[in-house]
Amino acid sequence: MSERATTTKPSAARTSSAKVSSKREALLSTAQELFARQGYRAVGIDTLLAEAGVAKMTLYKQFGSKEELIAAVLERLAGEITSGLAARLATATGSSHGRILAVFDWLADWVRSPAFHGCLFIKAASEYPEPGERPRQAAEAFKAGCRELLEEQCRELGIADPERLARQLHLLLEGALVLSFLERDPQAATHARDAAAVLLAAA
Amino acid sequence: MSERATTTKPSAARTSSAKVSSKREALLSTAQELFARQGYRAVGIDTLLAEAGVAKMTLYKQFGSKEELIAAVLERLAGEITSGLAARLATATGSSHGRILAVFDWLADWVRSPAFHGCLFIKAASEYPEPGERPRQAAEAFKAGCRELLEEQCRELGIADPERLARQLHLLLEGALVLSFLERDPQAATHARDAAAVLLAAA
DNA sequence: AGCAAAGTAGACCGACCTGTCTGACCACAA
DNA sequence: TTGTGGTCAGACAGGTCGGTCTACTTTGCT
Repeated sequence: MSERATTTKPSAARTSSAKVSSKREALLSTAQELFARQGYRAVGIDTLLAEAGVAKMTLYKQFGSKEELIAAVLERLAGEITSGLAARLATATGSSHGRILAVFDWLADWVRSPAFHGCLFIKAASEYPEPGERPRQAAEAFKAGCRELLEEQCRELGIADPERLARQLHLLLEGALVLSFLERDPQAATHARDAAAVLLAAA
Repeated sequence: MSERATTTKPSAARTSSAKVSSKREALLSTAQELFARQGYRAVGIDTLLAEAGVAKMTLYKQFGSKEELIAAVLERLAGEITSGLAARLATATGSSHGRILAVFDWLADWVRSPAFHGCLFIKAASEYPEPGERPRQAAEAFKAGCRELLEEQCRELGIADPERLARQLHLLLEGALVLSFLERDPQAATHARDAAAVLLAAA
C-alpha cells in the first residue's frame, strides 16, 4: 500500500511532532471558528470532532480536556493577534501619535473581518468566570498584554501619565470590540479612533 | 360587573396574580444571580429551581422555556437599571457636564457592588449569538437604549455632534463594564469618567 | 521487513440537559 | 361541603454532554 510513498502528501510530516501539528492545527482552527460563532458551551465535542475530521482520542491525547483545548485556542489566537499587531505597528507612520492610532486602525480591520463574531477572550471569561479556570486565565493574560502594549506605546510618546492614558485607550478598545459585536456596528472602531485622537491630543 | 367590589376583585385575578408574582419573582431574582455568577448555559434548570424553591411546572407555566426566562430576567433588569439611572440623573448637579459625568458615577457604583459579575447583557449576547434568539434581542435593545440615553443627554448640552459624542461615551461605558469584570479593576469606571470629562471638554 | 508511535471509528459510561406529565395538596369561594 | 385553580414533588422521556476504552489501521524510521 505504501510503496508509492514518494508523492504522498502526509510525508511532509517528517517527524511525529509535525504530524501531530496537522491534526492539532485542524482541531485548533475548527474549534476557534465554532466557538466564535456559537459559544464555548454551546459547541459539543462531537460536533467539533466531526467538523474537524479528527478522532476523539486525538483530541484528548493532544489537549486532555475541552477546557484545555479552549485555553490552547486562546493562547494561539493571542499569539497571532500580538504578532499581527506588532507587524502593523512596525510600519506605522512617523507621526508621534500615529503608532497609537495605528492600533485602532488595526482594530477596525479586525472587527470588520468576516471571521469576527465578538472577542473570544471576553466570551471565554463570561462562560468560565471562576478565577481558576484555564479559559478565564488565558483571557486575563491577553487583556493584560493589550494594556501593557498600549502603555508601552504611550510611554514612548513621553506622555505625562502613560498608565492613565493607556487605561483610557484600553477602555475605548474594549468598548469597540463589544459594540462591534453587539450592535453589529462596523463604525464602532472608527469612533474609538476618533475618541483616541482626542484623548491623545489632550495628553 | 363588580357589584361586590368591597374586597373581592374577580376571584381568579387577585389571588392568582399575587401568588404568581411571588413565585415569578423568586424565579427571576434567583435566575439573575445564578446566571450572573456562572453563566446561562452553565446553570441547569434543576439547580435554579432548587435554589428558588419552586416547582418545575411553575417555571414552564410562567415562562414557557429557559430562553424566555432569560429574556424576562434581562427585561426586568433593564427596567431596574433604567429607572435607577434616571433617578440618579434627576439629582445630578447643575453643572452642564454634570449629568453626563453622573452616568459614570452611577456606573462606578454598579461595577463596585458585590452583585456585579460582569454585564448580563453582554454575556447573553455571547451565549445566544443568533439574531433571532430572545436573550440576544433583549441585550441589543438594552444597549441601544443606553446609547439613546447618552445621546439625549448630549443633545441637551447643545453639543455640535451629539450622536458622535454619545457613541464615544458609550464606548467608554462598555469598556469599563468589560474591564471591571475581566481585570476585576474597580478603577475602570473612574478612568472612564476621566476620559469622558476630556471628551466632553473637547466637544 | 518490521516495529513503535500516532490516529482511527465507534461503543460505552454516568451524569446532566430541557421539557412533559401525573397525581396529590392546599387555600379559598360558593 | 364541594369545587376550582394554582402549586407541589418527583418520575419520566429522549437527547446530549465530556470523557474513557478497545481494537484496528496507518505512518515513519530503521
